[in-house]
Amino acid sequence: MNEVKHISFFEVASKVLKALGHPERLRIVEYLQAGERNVGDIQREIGLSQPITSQHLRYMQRHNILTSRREGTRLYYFLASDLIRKLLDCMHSCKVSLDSGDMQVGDIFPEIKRSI
Amino acid sequence: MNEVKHISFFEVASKVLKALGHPERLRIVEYLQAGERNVGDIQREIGLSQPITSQHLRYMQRHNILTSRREGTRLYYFLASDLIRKLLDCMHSCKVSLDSGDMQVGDIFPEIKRSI
DNA sequence: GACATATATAGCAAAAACGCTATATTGGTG
DNA sequence: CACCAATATAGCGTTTTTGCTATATATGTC
Repeated sequence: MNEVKHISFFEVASKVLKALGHPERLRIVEYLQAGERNVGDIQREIGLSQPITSQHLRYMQRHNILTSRREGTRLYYFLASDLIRKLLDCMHSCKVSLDSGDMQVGDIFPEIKRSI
Repeated sequence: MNEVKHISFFEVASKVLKALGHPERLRIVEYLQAGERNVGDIQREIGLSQPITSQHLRYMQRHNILTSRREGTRLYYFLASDLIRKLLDCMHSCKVSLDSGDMQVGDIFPEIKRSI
């Protein structure tokens, strides 16, 4: 017994990337960078319906992006690992580069002329 | 006319993350960090069939992860943007943390006991 | 043009992701 | 226990992804 799962870094990392590869989920984890938030907070902040919000959160928990902690009737979700935090830092520094004009959106999506 | 597409950073970033969210594709882009390579090189290095290799490469080109350059009968693919390079650097530093033992795979995937 | 090599595409079936509505569960309070 | 607020799940139709086999296209050489 005592089965040991063998999984490469690429497997782990690609699962994480895939789970983050959704605009609303990315918004959610960015929001959670500031600290844990309960479902209602997240729902209001991101502007999604209750079921969709819950589904994204569950999905991310299943994919090891988030963990949760119950407090009475509320569920608080928070970032689950340092890999996630590192990735978000990286995304953030890219965002800053974009905003400051050091990098153009066209560098990433050539067909797009302008963006927010 | 002169339509201007409006797209947020989250949209751009999540598309990139999603496109990178596949183990073989992640292997491919990591391989391409060293510089451009043609389809045959990539196929042999990663160990995929020719059609699958081509499909992944096309997919990533469509999603602005890669660009290509033809040289005779060969097609050379290479990383398309600084965002990709930054992300890969980030992944790499996480990989190093994992390898050096500073970070445990269990920090990312709690149910996994051990990994390569 | 015939042929070889390198790469791309078509077509298909299985699986997964997505968004939605309706309904269920869980915990707290009286 | 009844009831409310917070959150999760079921079920469903649509779309996207994935991997595969077979076939097509493009380029170079003779």
